[in-house]
Amino acid sequence: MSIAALIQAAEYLDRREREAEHGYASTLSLSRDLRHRRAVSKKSHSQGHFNRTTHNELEKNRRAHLRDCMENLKEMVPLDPDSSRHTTLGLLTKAKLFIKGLEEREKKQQVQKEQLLREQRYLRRRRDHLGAAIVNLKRGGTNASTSVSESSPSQSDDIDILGYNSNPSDTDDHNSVQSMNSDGGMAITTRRLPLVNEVTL
DNA sequence: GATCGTTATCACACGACG
DNA sequence: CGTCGTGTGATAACGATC
Repeated sequence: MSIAALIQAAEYLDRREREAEHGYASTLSLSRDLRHRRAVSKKSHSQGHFNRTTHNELEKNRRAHLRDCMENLKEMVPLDPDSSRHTTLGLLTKAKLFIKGLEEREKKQQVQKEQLLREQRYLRRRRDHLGAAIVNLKRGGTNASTSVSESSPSQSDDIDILGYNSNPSDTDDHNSVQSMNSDGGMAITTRRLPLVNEVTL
């Protein structure tokens, strides 16, 4: 039996199957028929068990899944209330813009968070140093014969106690606090006062 | 490693619909 | 006319079998 005869037989069976399924067989366009014929010849050696109905069902399921995903996406993406009909393309475009907006927002909030953390570190250190300075002053106050500068070697070096100059991270924190109002919509201004003035208030 | 069957995905054509 | 749903073939990916 020649290959041409096999192709013809396969074509005939295929036509009958198509008629049984859809009731249309003769409506195929010429190009489509040619493609189909090619496919049948190829099918004979590669996809012998290929079932068109099964394939159609699988494809329907796949598209139903796609629709479900699109519905889920529609619920997640804020859409214009006025536009009643949302096309797939429109929805995907909106989703893309929405994601970009979220990413931008996340970036800004991350910067703001880091600035706030720096500010927190700076203020905590400042609080600790001020507390320590007050304790030292009180200790010096009970002993009237001793001057503040003599009672503790560190007190004569109050800048070192505070670490304003010795600790670069502190400087960084402080500077960051001062430069907070650049983006985050938040303006915190803390001025560094001389320690002596602060503790002798 | 080659072959085969299965599954999933993509692309195209086509008809329906608003 | 644009969009969508469906049918269909092609193809890649993957596991099973030899």
